[in-house]
Amino acid sequence: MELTTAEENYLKAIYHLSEEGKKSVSTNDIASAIQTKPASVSDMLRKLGEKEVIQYRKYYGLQITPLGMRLALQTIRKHRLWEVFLVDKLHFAWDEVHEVAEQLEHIQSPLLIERLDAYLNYPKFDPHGDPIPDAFGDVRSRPRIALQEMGIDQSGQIVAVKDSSPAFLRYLDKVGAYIGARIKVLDKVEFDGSIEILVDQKKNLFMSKEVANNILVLTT
Amino acid sequence: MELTTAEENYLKAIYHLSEEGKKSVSTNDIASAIQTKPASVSDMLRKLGEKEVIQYRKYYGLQITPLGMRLALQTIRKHRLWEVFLVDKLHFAWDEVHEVAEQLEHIQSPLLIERLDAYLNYPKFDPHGDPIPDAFGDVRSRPRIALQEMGIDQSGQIVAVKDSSPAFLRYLDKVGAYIGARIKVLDKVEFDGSIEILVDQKKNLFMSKEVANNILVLTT
DNA sequence: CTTATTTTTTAGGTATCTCTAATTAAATTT
DNA sequence: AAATTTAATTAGAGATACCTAAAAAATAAG
Repeated sequence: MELTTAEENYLKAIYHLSEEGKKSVSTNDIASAIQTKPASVSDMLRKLGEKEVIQYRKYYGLQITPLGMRLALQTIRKHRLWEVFLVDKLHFAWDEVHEVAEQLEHIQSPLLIERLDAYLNYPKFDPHGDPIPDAFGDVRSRPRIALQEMGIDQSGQIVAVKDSSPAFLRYLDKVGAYIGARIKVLDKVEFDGSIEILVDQKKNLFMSKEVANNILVLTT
Repeated sequence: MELTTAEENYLKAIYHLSEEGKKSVSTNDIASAIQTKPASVSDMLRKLGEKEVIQYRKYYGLQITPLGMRLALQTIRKHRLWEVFLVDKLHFAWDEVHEVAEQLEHIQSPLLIERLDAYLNYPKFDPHGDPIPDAFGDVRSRPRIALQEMGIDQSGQIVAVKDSSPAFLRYLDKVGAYIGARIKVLDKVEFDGSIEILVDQKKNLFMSKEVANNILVLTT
């Protein structure tokens, strides 16, 4: 079973939406996630249904099948491995990798991915802290919460970001909130939800609730 | 000016055919080089003509324009850099790289190619000994002749192969004729054109004229 | 130098993936 | 519950890239 580049992109979007959003994924959601029109999505859903990577009943909803899940995770695996390559080996900044990885993920060659994985030393997380599925599609995700949800005096380690847009990532670079940083919540302002944290036991950082909501932490 | 993947493939084929074949490139030549039908080629030639990467007069012939040359060399540069990456870093055998490089060459990202080039230490030749054009499309090609054309007692160094098919490359691996090997012609049999050479001053090797014709040598 | 052959191009059709506009189904309001 | 709004789908059409079959041009043969 082989998917086209377009089909892979749709399936990946569906996977991501059903992971985050919980309840069923709507045609409109997919359209805006993938920057296309709902009419195109309907068309593609029918095709993905025929290929049995999703279960689809029109006007009703959809669900990824185990086959679809496997294929989506394969694409995500490739995407994240390439991101590691770009950052670790080619010294891309973490806000520059997405577009290129978006192209590289569609290269078809199981051998290439095996070799790349080995070459990168079997990384478990990508530069944004997202877990890399293994060759069988298994993901070891760490239990993590938004920084925003931590209480005062709680400690932890930044392990990932929710938003991977260049604007957000560059902001984090600027203020020094990198993945792996050990943090502690010093204060939370009730009025606006903003938060003050201590980074690596030496630097104080204030951030808005919008920012704190997009930083994921492994509490200790 | 941007080319689609298909357009890049046609242009690359045209470039290679006009380099080797000397005289004008025919529709049928392109069709068989690219594994497609002449009718499809005609179609594409019209489009490439409109995009001004070739000069095209129907029923008459075509010629690559300076623009087309630049774009073709860019694609070839990418292809060969990826081949170096696959062999040097991911330990692909030199007969396994072509298919994958054929996909990777179409990734669009000038930054990626710059970084890859630097990461590979600005290689000047690919694993088959073919020169890698620089960022401006300049190629430093070495004057080289087919092993078949050398005279008895002439010495040289294997620098490239004409045929890059896995079957041929695996044969070369088997007999130990690698790129960089220093060789000397010991004997040439007039009857069948076969040739006997000395490799690295220690190994005698017999080969048919078909093989000797596909090995390129820099004479010393 | 006219006929036959080969080469090349055009015409018409298929598949993929996209769009806009129109229609249909589902969800909300009143 | 009927009317309205929103969401989703179908209809029809465009772009790319391919195909087969038919026509046209160029080349080769008698």
